[in-house]
Amino acid sequence: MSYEERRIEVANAAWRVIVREGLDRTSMRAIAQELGSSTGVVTHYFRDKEELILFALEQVFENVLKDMKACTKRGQGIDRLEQMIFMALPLEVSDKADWKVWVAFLGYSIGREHLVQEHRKRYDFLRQIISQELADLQTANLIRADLDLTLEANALVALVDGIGTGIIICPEQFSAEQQQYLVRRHINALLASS
Amino acid sequence: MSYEERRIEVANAAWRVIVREGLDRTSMRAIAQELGSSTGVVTHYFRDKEELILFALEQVFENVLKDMKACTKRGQGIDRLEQMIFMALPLEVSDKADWKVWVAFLGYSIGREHLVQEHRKRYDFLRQIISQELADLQTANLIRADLDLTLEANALVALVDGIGTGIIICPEQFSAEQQQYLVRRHINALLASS
DNA sequence: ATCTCATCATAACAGTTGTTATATTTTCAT
DNA sequence: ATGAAAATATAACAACTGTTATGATGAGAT
Repeated sequence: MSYEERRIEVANAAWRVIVREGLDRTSMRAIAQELGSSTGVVTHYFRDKEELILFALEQVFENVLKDMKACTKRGQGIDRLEQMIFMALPLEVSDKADWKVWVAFLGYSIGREHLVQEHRKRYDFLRQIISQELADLQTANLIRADLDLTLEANALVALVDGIGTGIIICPEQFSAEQQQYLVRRHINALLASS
Repeated sequence: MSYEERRIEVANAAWRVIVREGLDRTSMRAIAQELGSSTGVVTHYFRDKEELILFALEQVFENVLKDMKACTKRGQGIDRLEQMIFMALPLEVSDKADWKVWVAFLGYSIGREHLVQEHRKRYDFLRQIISQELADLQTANLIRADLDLTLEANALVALVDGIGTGIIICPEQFSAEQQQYLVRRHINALLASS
């Protein structure tokens, strides 16, 4: 197994502990135990705890990013935007664990400005992708020409965020169908009236 | 100063530390220092840390609840619903501190099921209030009759949640006007077409 | 076979944590 | 003023934290 693969294994162990125990109870020793080895392994692959946590978060983020970008290849038009948003939602049970990591990190960032900036980088990235998608739809006359695309991208991210965080607290409140319905309705409001 | 007032003073000190340092760095000693006294005071008024944290969260929650209920007295119709939602949004800078506590607690709850339930209680409460408001609007024929009110209440809570958490990471992304615009647009989609 | 270095294990360090017990002070009715 | 009770302070406890240093083990190349 390569160095990078082993690094990911350690991060995956950290990911599992975060989901199960929460971020502030994810100690080096707990990660090592989850990994089935000693803390020496953890410290060998990561300079410190923060580097490890950020790496684990990056894994989560890149997973959804990969799915979203895959949509760019496949579909087209409004449907493509919809599919992209769906990829970020906790439609399946397995997605909820990723959302737990996301939310845990969000809360953990309060009072740590540099972690807020880390989080912000990823928000900006998502916004940019969605904004680009909206721009394409606008030039194709599929959505209204008078839309403030920055605002609309923000709104879509907020919608996803609201659903994602809400579902952690009340897992049964949003079925996959309801999540998709809300996204569709939101997007429908943007359509060109032609 | 009464016992209950002093309790609130301690909780307020805790609130300030949470906003400034984050929840997991809010130690008993840090709270005592913020209060300008010893840890003996903190432990005297609260059985343990969790009771203190939950009490501080309850203060935050009751503040917005009070504002929302005040709307029930004043306005009427669609405008009243709008105003209620506005009360929960971080429209002013001072509101953002409360949102930090809310989000910090949300993240802190990951991996602590009983804290998730605590959070859930408050979500359910909000949903119920909004749901009741929607029901009134429905019987008054102001919003569409075919709406699933539970779903719509969930959607509104998610909208508020998405804006609130997003604004912590990117404080300049949503101006007060933009927040209100998004809420108005969301609610407009519910209006009866009469 | 031996040397090298990546990998892993163990142990110790200094700090911090929540909690508890025990003083000390203040308040206040009698 | 005096005693009881509330409020506050201090100190100690054991457990846990991230980090670091130091050994041990392993595999692969020469």
